[in-house]
Amino acid sequence: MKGTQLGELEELVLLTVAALYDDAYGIAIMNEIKERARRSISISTVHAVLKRLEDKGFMSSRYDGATPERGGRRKHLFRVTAAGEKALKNSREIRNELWDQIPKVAFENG
Amino acid sequence: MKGTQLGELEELVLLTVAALYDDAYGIAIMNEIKERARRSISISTVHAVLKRLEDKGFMSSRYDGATPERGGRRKHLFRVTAAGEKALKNSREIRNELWDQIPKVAFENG
DNA sequence: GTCAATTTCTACAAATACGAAATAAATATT
DNA sequence: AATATTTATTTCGTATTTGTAGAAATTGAC
Repeated sequence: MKGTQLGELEELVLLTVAALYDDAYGIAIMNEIKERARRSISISTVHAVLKRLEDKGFMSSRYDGATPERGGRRKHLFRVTAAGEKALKNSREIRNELWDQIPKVAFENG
Repeated sequence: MKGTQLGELEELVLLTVAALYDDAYGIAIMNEIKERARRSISISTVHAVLKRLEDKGFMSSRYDGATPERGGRRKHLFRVTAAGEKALKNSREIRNELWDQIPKVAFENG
């Protein structure tokens, strides 16, 4: 793989960051994935993926302490870059084209 | 990953098998991916993924020599099982739901 | 200093990737 | 019938990237 390729979980995380928009940080992302994708992943997994996505240029980030309820470290907030948006749209388009090409019969009883 | 989870390439291959329907075998799949996804993968990679998908129960296979143009070994033909169809549809649905949730502003300049 | 929220570190498992060599089955050529 | 040619799969060895979680460290509010 070239390094511009999105892995399955990377894509899910990137999409979730976009969906959470201005509150996209580790724990919120983990929870959103658990809820939306009915899938449990650990917080360290989320952070590892976040780091990789930023290294690849698909996300940018900043720290923001905004309104901590009661103690706690600053949040590391993420957002999707133009490159990330492009990668996301490309993946979607390719899959959509393939879906359109699938004949109904391809799916009648396995 | 649990083992029921589809990797990014696995999903692409599974989709391609469905799209090719009754002519889904190694080389045809490789070519289709090259054309549709503008992505070059080697034939050994394709066969490795095919094997993994079958082991996971997402595809079934048979051998068929049907109408070889000019000599050549039997093709190993694949098709998507009900479990494979389900996995494919599940991935699509989750992503679609996330896409629907993304606010337009999430994508204005990276 | 204590406590809670969050990130970072470390390590390992699974998936992706390729090139080359070995095999196999079918047809064509002699 | 024996041999060559064609098309395709299978096996093998190895390397890199992606996916995963547990434990440790950091930060900030009190």
